[in-house]
Amino acid sequence: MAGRRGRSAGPPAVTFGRPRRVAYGDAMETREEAVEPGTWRQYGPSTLPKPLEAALEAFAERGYDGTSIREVAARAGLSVPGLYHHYPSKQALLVSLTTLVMRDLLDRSRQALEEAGPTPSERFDAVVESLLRYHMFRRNQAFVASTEMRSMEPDNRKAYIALRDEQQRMLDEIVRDGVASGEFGTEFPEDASRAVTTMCVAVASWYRPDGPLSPDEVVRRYLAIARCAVGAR
Amino acid sequence: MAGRRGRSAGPPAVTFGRPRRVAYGDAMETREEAVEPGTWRQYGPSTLPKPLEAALEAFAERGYDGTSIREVAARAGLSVPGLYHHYPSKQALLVSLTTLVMRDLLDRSRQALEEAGPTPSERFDAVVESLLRYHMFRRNQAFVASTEMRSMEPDNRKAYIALRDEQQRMLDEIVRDGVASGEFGTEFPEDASRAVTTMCVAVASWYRPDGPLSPDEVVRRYLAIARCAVGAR
DNA sequence: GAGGCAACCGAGCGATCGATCGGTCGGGGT
DNA sequence: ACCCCGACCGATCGATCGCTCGGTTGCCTC
Repeated sequence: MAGRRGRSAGPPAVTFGRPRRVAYGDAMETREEAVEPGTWRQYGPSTLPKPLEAALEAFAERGYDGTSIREVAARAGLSVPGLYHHYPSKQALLVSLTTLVMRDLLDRSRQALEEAGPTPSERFDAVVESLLRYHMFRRNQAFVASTEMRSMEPDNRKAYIALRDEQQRMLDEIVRDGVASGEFGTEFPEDASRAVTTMCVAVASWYRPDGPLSPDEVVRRYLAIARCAVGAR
Repeated sequence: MAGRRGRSAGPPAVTFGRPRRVAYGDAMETREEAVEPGTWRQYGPSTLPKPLEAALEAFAERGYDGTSIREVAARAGLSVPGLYHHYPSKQALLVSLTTLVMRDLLDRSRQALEEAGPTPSERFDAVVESLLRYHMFRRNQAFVASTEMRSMEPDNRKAYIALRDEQQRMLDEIVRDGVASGEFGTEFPEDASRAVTTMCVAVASWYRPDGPLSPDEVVRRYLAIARCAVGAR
């Protein structure tokens, strides 16, 4: 496997919102617009560049290794070299996609926290609701990001795991505070916290927009279950 | 030891792409050992036929599509045609593996249920403990089975889902009974039941034998959390 | 001691994989 | 008028994919 590109350090391209650079870490540099206050609950149609949107759908259906670069190109309405013009490798598609996803999730969760009340109970509810909504409204994104970890090259996987752990620690801290303040009664804060995250992440693999439960209803029910899991009163 | 033997009475329950005798695959019809009472908690070294053991490790590391038939053959100490002598296709490896896994899990859960007391609480604890132990002691098996569903051809996937749903319904029924008897207080029995299953299944993706928590300790903690989730009193 | 068959393997099939080469084309800058 | 360059594409590269053909070997039966 060769697969190295690297010529042209020219000015950033604009068309697909993603410049082409030496390595695939480039997803880091261009950041989505900062989420404006009060928007963490709002999910319009996804704003992903077309090639990433195509990759997302394909990866969600057949997985990373089960998807050919030709299929991604076709779905994006491009030729194969046309696709490689924007992304230097197949791996870069995956990395750009998952990085964008995790940053969006983290931004929303942080915003939900900022707008929440001061008590651990309120903060817990905010983060759990944000997690739940993300995994329903961006379920393909969340699903691909969590299942294709093993298809990432070691460095990329490490970077992804760091972001994921940040999200986990956000909840860990709240649960710990809640136990300290007496609001949560669980005997095992760390395990309960992970169990709750797990529960929310799994929503992406069963929730269907045309299913019997509305997003609001799922939030209501899972929030109740999650509160029980940490021993909220 | 190993009971590799000649052809058996009939074709396996699952349809392969092409007619072919299945030698190793006969492990599929009536696996013996889980039949004896009191053994559902016991996990010796896995008794998988060597090619399936090889496929399991490879699939767990790189996924189904990320694994070549050559790699499975090499891990099994066979040539590629040697592997095809026992299994007619790559898909057959996956199907044999997942079928064996789900039957083992279901057998153990049923046995745990048989030996449990009559109350929903006792039955709940038994099934959850069985689920937890399986996902720790057979974590690769459980992980591959749940992850590689999408790599199964439609009919095979349907058969797998049927087995998985049977396991889910086992718990659903217990939770429903517990709510009816007043032992469980959850407002959303079905959702809580799925959340608990989800939690247990996810154990396979973070538990490590050399980690800080022993299997018994994980059972203790997660059982407590699971009871909370269904509102046990 | 001939025949049957399970258990294997070396070599290679056609197809497809990720990635690349050498272009074309059109709008902007000078 | 000239050239640059971003945006694209047809054709094709070597590697690898799942799978098969045509064997050989050694045990078992009759």
